[in-house]
Amino acid sequence: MEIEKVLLQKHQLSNDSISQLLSKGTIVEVVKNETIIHQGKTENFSYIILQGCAKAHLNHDGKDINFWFGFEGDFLFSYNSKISKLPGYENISTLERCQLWRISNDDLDELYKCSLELANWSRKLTEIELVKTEKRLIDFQTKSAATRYQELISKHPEILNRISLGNIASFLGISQVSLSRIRSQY
Amino acid sequence: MEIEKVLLQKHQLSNDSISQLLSKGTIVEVVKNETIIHQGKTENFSYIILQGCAKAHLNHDGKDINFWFGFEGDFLFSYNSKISKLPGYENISTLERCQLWRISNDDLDELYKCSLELANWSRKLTEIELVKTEKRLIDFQTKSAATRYQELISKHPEILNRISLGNIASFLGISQVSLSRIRSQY
DNA sequence: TCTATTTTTTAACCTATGTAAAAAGATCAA
DNA sequence: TTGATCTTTTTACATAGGTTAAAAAATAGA
Repeated sequence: MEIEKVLLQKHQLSNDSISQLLSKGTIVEVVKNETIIHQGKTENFSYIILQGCAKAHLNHDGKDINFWFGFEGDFLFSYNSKISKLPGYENISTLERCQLWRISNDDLDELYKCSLELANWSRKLTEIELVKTEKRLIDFQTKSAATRYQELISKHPEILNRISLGNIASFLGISQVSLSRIRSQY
Repeated sequence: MEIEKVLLQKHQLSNDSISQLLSKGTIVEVVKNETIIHQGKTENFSYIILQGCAKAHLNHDGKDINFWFGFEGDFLFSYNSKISKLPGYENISTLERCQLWRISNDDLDELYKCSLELANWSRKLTEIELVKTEKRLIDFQTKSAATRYQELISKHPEILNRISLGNIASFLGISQVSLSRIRSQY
């Protein structure tokens, strides 16, 4: 994907603002199964996925829990670390060989401090992400694991080809055995 | 609570920006059990709770599901409706007699369009809310209902005095009978 | 205070999901 | 192709939480 298109796909942005962002960022290549944001560290970079996919995950009682998947065009922030400037609670790791656009959080902050348009652009993207997260939370409160699985693959069928069932089960909040049982019923 | 203090409790804000916000807002009183934001409607106002408490909830298969509680100092937006300008999926209702500070979403948008400081202030508040929501989501993925209940009341013991157990059970994503069972074990 | 209403608990039974271990299938390097 | 490794499914059993109905307790009005 082209970085210029990704930047304005969720909210409009002037050519001038796009240039400002582009001047601060670089493209990096990352191999499969590489952790680019680390639990317990204060992260200095944010990313956009141009090619490949990734997951946000954390360790809980020895289990690896996935709580976010990202694909081409998705933004990849350690929000917690970015906001608090404290160590984040999440890891972000590639699930395929990835091409990423990278920008430092300091540069981002600087741009937001100077550009009204970029500050509002970021505000909008964060609001959209908040609604997505809230909807997923409500799904956990209201729907069975079987329903969550069916809705996930009907909305994002490509997930089945790109992400292992073990990773999907963790994302759905169930064991891999349960997911296998659910799948066997249809 | 004083509205001036609430505005800067989560992120700093100049006196000038506070004045701009205050000039657009008014204080309203709302009786107990009144729904101020309606599922299926496009909402024109956002609120801050000065006194009282409220819940965000929606109807799912005939059940009333709570997914947010707000107390003094909390901000009360229909994010979904505000972002998309489409009908929201949530109701927000008072749980006590409330004193609210109210501002129209159009006025807010106008202020964000003109004020760099206010745009960044809103961005920060949204980021904080996003992290809170993400953490609650991770709790659903990783913790039992009993653990979620214990953590909720140890972090917010006042909830037990102000919100009925039926409402708390719904917020925890379990039936009231299950919550009662959990409570009886300690 | 007394009654009506609402909230909370208890009991009995049912279902979804967890755990552990083994089997089956897929992938990949040599 | 073969063995090594990783992923997925299956089986057997355990447990958390759901449902329904009823009892008990708390609360609000008159």
